[in-house]
Amino acid sequence: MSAPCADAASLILAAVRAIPRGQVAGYGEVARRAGLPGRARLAARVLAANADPELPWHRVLRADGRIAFPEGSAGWREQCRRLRAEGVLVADGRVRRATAPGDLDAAVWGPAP
DNA sequence: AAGTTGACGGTAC
DNA sequence: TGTACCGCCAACT
Repeated sequence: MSAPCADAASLILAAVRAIPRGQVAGYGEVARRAGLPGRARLAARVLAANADPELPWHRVLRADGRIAFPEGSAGWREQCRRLRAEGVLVADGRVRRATAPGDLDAAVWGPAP
């Protein structure tokens, strides 16, 4: 059956899969990469509907670098664990790239291409 | 058909 | 620096 929304979802999923290991991106960032600027919420909905264990959904965070799930929730805990397993530092629900002490403000989202 | 909700984002205070 | 409020888009009721 035709599902136009599934097309957008496919693009978003592709953008999420395009995130390299150890890296993170925001919902708006992923949506923009998928060709859907301003559809950050759509990206979140797609991830919520997705159920692919191979999908690096845990690399997708909020614009503030915080985990979208409520702290203490199962999803929050799972994402936190997965991020740490990839070398991503997670402190107090906040995701921080592995940076040397002193360079705190050094590119949270990595170098812009 | 209309109203509400949401794994969001950005600006204002 | 952290919190609060509003705005945007699509799906669900």
